[in-house]
Amino acid sequence: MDSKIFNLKAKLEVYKAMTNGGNFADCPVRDVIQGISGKWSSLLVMALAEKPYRFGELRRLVPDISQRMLTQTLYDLQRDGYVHREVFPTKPPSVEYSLTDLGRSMFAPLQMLVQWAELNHDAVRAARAAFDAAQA
Amino acid sequence: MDSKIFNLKAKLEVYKAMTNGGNFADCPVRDVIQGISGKWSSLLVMALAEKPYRFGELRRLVPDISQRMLTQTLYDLQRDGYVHREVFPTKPPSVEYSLTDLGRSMFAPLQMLVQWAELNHDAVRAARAAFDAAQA
DNA sequence: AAGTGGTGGTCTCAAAAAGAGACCAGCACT
DNA sequence: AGTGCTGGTCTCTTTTTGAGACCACCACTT
Repeated sequence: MDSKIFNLKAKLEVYKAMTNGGNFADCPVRDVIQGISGKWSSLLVMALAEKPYRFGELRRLVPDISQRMLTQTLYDLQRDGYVHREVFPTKPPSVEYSLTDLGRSMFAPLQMLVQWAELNHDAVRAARAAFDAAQA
Repeated sequence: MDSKIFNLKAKLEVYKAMTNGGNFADCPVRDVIQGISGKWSSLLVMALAEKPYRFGELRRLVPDISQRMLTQTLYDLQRDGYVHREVFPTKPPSVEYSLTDLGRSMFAPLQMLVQWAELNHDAVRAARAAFDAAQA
């Protein structure tokens, strides 16, 4: 493990950036992270990274999202510049959502996290089970 | 841009993993991601990546977290195996929180996201401002 | 002609999560 | 005897989320 190098790098670059010089409360990094750390945000970004989807397609793709949260999460993602919304004058009008360049560039590091999750979900589940067993 | 290669890779590895074969609802990756996508989780992990902290130190470090949410978020992070909690028999007893190996390994990809946020928060804020201006 | 279904939403109301702040025991120091 | 620090829990209020009804419009079926 190169944890020494890792920690040094973390301290010098990341910590300094996120603390905003000792101020955790109004930190721009926090502002950005919170925009994508919602319950559905990352999931929708991951879906749209594959290809553009229409509203109803997304709803069917993610069966346990409420229509209300789908609307709102897409709205928020659009507002932050990750998602582009385009209405086609078909009948009935269809609405297509796609990732912007900013969204695609954000998906790159997000993908790292997803890959980590893919590799380590067994460890997480094991930790969870062990913890629950110890509590009982 | 190598967006073609990027998308292919995304489709083959990430999308397949997260869809769990077409099923977005019970996907282990989602389970893991949701555990770290809470409002305070990533922030606390980032803080603890720098060095271990005691409860009160974390509270002062993140002034706008309520004591209740600090307790609960640390509990959840401990349950998922990211954080180690150790009580020292001082008077009064002090409690130290630190990242486990799993927590440190998760911080690596999280750091990528933080670095992206650091580089792109201007773009996000600009998009937000433009969107709000267009709505008005 | 009257139903049926698909489009992308909004509106209302209930449930869950988060925030605010009081309270607690134990010990050190004054 | 009072004050402060430790790491919390408990209760109450506010915010966020979820569940589901409802909407207009049009195509297609019956």
